[in-house]
Amino acid sequence: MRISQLFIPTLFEEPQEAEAISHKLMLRAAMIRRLSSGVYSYLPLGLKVLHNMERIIREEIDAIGCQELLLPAMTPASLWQETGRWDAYGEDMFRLKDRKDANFALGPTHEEIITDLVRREVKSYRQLPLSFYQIQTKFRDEPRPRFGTMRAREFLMKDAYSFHRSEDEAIETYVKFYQAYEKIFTRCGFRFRIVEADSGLIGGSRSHEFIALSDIGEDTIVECSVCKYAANQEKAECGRGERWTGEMSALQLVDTPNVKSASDVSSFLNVSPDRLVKTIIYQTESGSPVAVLVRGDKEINENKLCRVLNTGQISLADARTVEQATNAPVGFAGPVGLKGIRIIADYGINEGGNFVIGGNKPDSHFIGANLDRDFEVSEFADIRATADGDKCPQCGKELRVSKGIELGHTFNLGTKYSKAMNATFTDETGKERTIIMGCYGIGVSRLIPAYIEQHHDSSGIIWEQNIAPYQAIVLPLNIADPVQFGLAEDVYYKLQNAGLSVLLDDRDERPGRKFTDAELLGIPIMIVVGAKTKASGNIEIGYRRTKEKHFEPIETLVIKVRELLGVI
RNA sequence: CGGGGUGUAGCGCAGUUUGGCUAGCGCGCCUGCUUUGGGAGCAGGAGGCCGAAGGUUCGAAUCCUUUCACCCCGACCA
Repeated sequence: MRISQLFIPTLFEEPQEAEAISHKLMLRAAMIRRLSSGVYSYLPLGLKVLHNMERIIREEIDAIGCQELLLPAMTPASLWQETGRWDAYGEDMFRLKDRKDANFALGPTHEEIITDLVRREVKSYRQLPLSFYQIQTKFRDEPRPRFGTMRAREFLMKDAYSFHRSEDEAIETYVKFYQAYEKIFTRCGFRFRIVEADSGLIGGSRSHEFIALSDIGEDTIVECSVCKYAANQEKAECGRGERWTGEMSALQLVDTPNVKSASDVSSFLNVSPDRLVKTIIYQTESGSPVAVLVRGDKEINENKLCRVLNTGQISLADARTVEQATNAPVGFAGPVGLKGIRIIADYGINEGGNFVIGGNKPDSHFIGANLDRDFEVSEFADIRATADGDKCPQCGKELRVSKGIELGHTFNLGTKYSKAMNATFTDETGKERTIIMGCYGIGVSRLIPAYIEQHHDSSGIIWEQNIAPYQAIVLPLNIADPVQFGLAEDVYYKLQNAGLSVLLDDRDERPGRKFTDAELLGIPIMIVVGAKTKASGNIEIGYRRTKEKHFEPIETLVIKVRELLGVI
């Protein structure tokens, strides 16, 4: 393609609307433009990359026998009401009414829609298993759209759903998707990790997230430095340590006027935060408050706490509940003498002693508090947010925490939707049974910014050859020189005939601009045809990733380019 | 939802505190000539309801009120 025929309005200056590097580069490289917050148009170059990623996804998902279809984006409320999500989704759901005042939603996801389709068509075990996918625009009114197409309100998602007769069969398919996802993200060039994910109350035996490592990521993952354990922090367990056996000092009540937070107490009493115990009162769904103990240097993981409490929702207790439960204002709760309330302690409490702890009295804390001697707990549980240095639950070695971007999520749904929507089949014995489901998502439009976060330098984007908008770009530095331009065209046609996607920068621009644009766009191979080329007879081949240059006679040019691209 | 910030030419910004005559700068854009290995030079030119509405004033980008949009941080750990 000749650049003069293409719409590639690159930006020289930093766009003011963007903060994240990927967002800036996508705007500067003329891949996207914003229409509204979290709503973007794709320009030709951005769409090329999107299509390339879709192509890889289709190839791998087709290969495991999953069939593509396209479901509607506009969906009637009645389906959502069947599963209760019409209410549960809340403000994240874009809603609209038709002329007859009937309610619709712009689909934020499609479990209900696909389940409805399948329950109408599938009656017999002979029709199962089945799996379907689509690449569809989803709509979610995110509370805070972020970083361009990273977290948008209108975005492209590949979602797949599978339908099974048995749990074993569901797991077989789950493994296929898991492996297909590994292939997809590897082919796209991601540095990623696969982590165990929280399956929440939805149940099901397993759930994994595919996370691209990146500091701007909104997900936190925990990995073992030695073994293969890896999990989302929401789910990550902590290994346990030994019971503390140090010498106990005397329990003493000290004045701590208006000193409430862990960090304030720590600096006021001059003790390190790990010597503190925070006592936090939670309100559960059932209404009875619970006291939760965690060391001052740790945070509570509410997802894990919910699982221990076997509830879907907890919230911090309000000031009045705290006072009723502890006889002290917020900030001074402690387990010493605490009665009539369930006390759940993190295992970390068992591994320390001589704690500083709330006094259950205004403006006071205990020091030298020890388990069993001074206070008791109802039970121990793993409820803290796993942090750097915590022990691996599998091998006991050190865990490390890092940030990442969720690229994909696989989920064993069980019968959550099929049961609510009465999607059943008749088995071999004539008995009616509920279909078992799985679902598997990839945030297609998020893949691009996630990739760029991992693959860029100070000049711009660095594309992997199989997702690059074009594989090579030919730069005739002076189009007014017919010999030079003719040579550039020769090279251009040669590469095209070899089956490569090639750009020819035939614009009447200065060489400097052509270089900067080519590097900004991130085209893997940059072929320069200028005065030097004419003089030496060799063609200059630049490799974007390393910026190294090769000089090659035109006869062997194609071979060299293929070699550099790794497509020999 | 809470907090902070920003809206002035296609893009990036100054001007707003202390109201003043025709609203500036750089890049980009258009025309012509020269130039061509890292965003060229000269000459000429186009482009703005200063986010929107209302108000104060002889006079508003600037002051007041309302409103909209966008960006960032946070969303309760006692």
